[in-house]
Amino acid sequence: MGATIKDIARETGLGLATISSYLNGGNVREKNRIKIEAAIEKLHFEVNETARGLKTNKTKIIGIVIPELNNIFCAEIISEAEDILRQNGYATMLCDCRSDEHREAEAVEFLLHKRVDGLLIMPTGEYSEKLELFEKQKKPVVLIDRKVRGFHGDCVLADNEGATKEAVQRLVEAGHKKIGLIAGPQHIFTASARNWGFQKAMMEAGLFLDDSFMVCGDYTIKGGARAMRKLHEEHPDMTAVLVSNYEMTVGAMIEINESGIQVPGELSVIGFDNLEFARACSPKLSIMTQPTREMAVAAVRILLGKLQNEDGKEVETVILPTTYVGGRSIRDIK
Amino acid sequence: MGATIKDIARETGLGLATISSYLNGGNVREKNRIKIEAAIEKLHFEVNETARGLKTNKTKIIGIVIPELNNIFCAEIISEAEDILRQNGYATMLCDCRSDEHREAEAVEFLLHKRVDGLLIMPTGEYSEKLELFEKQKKPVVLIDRKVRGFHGDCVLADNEGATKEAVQRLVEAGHKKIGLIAGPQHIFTASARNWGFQKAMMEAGLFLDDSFMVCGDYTIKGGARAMRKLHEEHPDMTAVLVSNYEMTVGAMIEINESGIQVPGELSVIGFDNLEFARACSPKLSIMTQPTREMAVAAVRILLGKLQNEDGKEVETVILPTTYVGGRSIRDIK
DNA sequence: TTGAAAGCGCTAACAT
DNA sequence: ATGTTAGCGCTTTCAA
Repeated sequence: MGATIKDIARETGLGLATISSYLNGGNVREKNRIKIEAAIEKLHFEVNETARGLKTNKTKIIGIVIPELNNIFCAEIISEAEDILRQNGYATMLCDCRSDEHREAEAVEFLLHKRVDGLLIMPTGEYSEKLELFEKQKKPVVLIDRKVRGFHGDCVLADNEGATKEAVQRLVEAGHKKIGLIAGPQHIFTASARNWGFQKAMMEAGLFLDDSFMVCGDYTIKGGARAMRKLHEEHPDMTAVLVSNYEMTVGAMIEINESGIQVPGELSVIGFDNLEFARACSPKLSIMTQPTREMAVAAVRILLGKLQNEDGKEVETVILPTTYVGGRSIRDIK
Repeated sequence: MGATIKDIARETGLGLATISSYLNGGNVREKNRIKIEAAIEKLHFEVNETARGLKTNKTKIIGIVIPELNNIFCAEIISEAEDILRQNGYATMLCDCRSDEHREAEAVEFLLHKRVDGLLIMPTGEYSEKLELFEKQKKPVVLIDRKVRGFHGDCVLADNEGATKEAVQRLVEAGHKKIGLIAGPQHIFTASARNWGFQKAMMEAGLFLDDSFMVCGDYTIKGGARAMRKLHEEHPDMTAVLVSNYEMTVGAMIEINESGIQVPGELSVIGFDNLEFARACSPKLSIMTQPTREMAVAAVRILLGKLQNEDGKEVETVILPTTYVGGRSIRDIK
C-alpha cells in the first residue's frame, strides 16, 4: 500500500540508514536532505509506526483508565490529557472500567498487552498488583485523583481535605452550626480525605456533631438522593448540607426538588464540581470545584518527563487547590 | 523482556509454525497443545501484537473522533462503544477535536497514521476529504449522529426530525400555539433535521409562526441562554419553548432561573437529552432523549461486520427512535 | 555522513 | 500436523 523507506532509498539512490537517520533527526547532507524530502513528497511516504515500534519497543501510545467516562470530572481530565499527549505525538488508548475493580484490573492488563508506553489512571480499586506489572517493565504510571494502597508512584491529587474544610468554613461564617455531610464511600481515597476535612473544620470551629450528620452515599446520583432524604428526615434542625462529589450533588438536588425543600430558606447547600450545573440550579448553587485542567496538565507533564528521562527517579505527588464558587444557596443566619 | 514464540518453540521442541498455528486457532495435536500451553504458562508468554500487526497489517485498534468529550451525549456513546470493542479484542484510540473542523481533520489523519483498523466518528466538519483516505485504504468508517456531505458510508443516526416533531405534538396537545424553538447551527446536520421536524409539526398542526420564533443557538450553554433571552424578550406572549440539544437546554434553564421566569406557569419547556439533569431541575423537565446506548451498539455492530467480512458491501443507514420523558414543565392550557 | 546487513517477533507459503 | 524459511518496515550496529 504505502511507500516504505526502501522505496525512498531506491528513489533517492541513498542507503536505508541515511533515510532512517533523516527520519530520526540525524545529520544528513543538505543535498541529500532535499532529495529525501522530494521523494517523501512524491511517494506520499509515512513512517510505519508499527514497524518502528517493533524495533524500538515503543508504541507512542498512552493508556488511560478511568472509572466512568459519563462523569464530567473524568471527561474533563481526559479531554485535556488527550490533547496534550497528541501534541506530543502520543495517542491515547482509553478504557472505561465502570467503577468496577475487576474490570479495572482487566483494563490495565489489556493495555499492558497492547504495549502502551505509559499509563494514566484514576484508580477504582484499592490495590495495585496490576500496576506493578507496569513498573516491572519500567513503564511509567501516574495516578490521578486517587491514591492506591501499596503503590508508591507519581500522583496528582486535588486538595480534597482542603475542599471540604473551606466549605465548612464558609458555612460557619454564615452562622451555620448544624451542618450535614453527604460523604462518599470511605474506602475511596478522595471520600475519606473529604470526610476528614469536614471533621477537622468542624472541630476547629468548635462544633461537635453526632456521626449521624455524616451520611455515606456511594458517589452516585441515587446515593446522593438517598443520603439527602435520610439526613433531612433524621435532622429536621439541620440548617446546611455539604455534598462531597458531583453526582451526589445532582442526587441531592433531585431529592430537594422532589420533596419541596426550600434552598436556602430551609436548607443551605454547598455542592461539588461542575459550575454549569450549579448555574442551572435554582437558586444558583454554591460549590467547591476541582482544577481538572490543571490536574491533567500536571499528570501529563510528569508522565512525559518520565518517558523522556529514564533517569528522573524522584516520585512526585502534586496536590492542587480547589476553588469555592459562590452562588445563592447559602443563607446567612448570623 | 517478555518471551517470544521462539522461546516457546525451543521450550517445547516444536517449530515456529506450530506455535503460531496454535495461537491463531489452527489445528494442533492434543499433546503438543498441552506442551505449548505449559510453556506459555511457564514463560509468561504473551503475543506481541506490534509484531503481529507489522505482519498482518492490522492493529486491532479502532479510532474514535468526537466533537467534545465534555458532552454527555458523546461520552455515553463512546463509553458503550469502547466496552463492546474491547470485548472483541479491539482497543479504542480516542481523539477529541473540540468541535473544530481543522482539529478534526488532523485527528483523522493522526489516526490513519497510527494505522487504526477502522474509524467511528461523530463528525464536526461538513466535508469528508479526510474520511476518503480511510476508504481508499479499505478501512471501514462509521458515522455516528451526523452525516457528512459527499460521504456515502455507513451511518447511525437518531431520529432528529421525529424528536422535535413529537415534542411539538406534545405541546400542541397541551393547548400551546405560540411555541418557540431554540435551534442549533443550521449547517450542522442534526440541527437542520430538528429544525425541519419542528416546522413540519407546526404546519401539520396548522400553526404558522414568524421565523423569529426560531432562534439559532450554537449548541453551547451560553448560546442556549442567549437564545432563551432573545425569545423571551421578543415574544412575551410565547407560552412554550422547545430546546433542541442538551447544552442549550442547560443554558435555557440558567436564563430561566436568572431572569425569574416561572416554569410552567409562564412558560412551558421541553428540553433535550440527559434524564438526570432533567430530574434535577425544578420542576422536573420534560425532555426528548436520544438512544445513546443503541446508537453505539449499532455503530460498533456495523464496524465489526465490515472488519470481518470484507465482502459485505451494502451501505447501512440506521435511524433510531428518540423517546419522550415527561416531567412537570408543561402546563396544560387547553 | 553513509551503506550493508542483521534482526525486532510474528505470520504464511511451501515443503515434508 | 509440523518444520523451514522468507519477509513485514523499521532501527541500529559496524565499516567504510
